[in-house]
Amino acid sequence: MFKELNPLLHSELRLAVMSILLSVESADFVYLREQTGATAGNLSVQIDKLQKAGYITVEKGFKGKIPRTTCAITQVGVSAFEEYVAALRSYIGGKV
Amino acid sequence: MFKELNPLLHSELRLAVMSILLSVESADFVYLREQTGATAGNLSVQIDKLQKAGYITVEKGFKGKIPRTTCAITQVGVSAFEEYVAALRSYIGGKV
DNA sequence: ATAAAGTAGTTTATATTATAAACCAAATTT
DNA sequence: AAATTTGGTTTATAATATAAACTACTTTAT
Repeated sequence: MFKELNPLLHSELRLAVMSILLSVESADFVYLREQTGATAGNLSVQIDKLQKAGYITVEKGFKGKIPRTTCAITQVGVSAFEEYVAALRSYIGGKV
Repeated sequence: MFKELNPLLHSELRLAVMSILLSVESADFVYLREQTGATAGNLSVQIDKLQKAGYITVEKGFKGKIPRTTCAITQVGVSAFEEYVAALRSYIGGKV
């Protein structure tokens, strides 16, 4: 009756990060923090989880002298997101 | 950019309960447990939270000699669900 | 009649998750 | 050179989810 909701994606902040990354090719830490309104600490933790799951890639480099972390979604991440949306449909499909 | 996801509804089991109650007028505890596959303990806790939020009504009575708990969604619950779905759209676009 | 098993739940303890506060290192400003 | 800002990470705590253990009663089997 109900499909399982991937717990890694069923999180407001991680879902927001994935949503952004789906539409922008790549985004850096500061951009993600600004767009989501999350604290840096929380964002850091959630990015780490998404990376460990293979849903995003995380590159750490420098923009001049300033550190810069750049994230991008992977194909695995895109698929997981699509499956999550399909699962959501079993809860809210047809309604509203 | 992203709407806030009502944390009371952003829970797999509570969302499943609300989804069922949206479509059935009323449902008893056992039916909800069977349809969701949840343990009785977990379901008991989540029903309590939904009731305290005013999203569902919970009536305790007897069917013959056997206790029976019947749940139904309230108008407040319907509205909250609709808002939750609208908020979800800000994360997943027109995909649902 | 009584023991065993089943039904319908609640309470409680524990594992997991989310979040923010505190922190670190380097760069910039005053 | 002290204070502030930037870009984060680590850690402590609060919140949440979940299952195990329990209560109370009913039904079934002996």
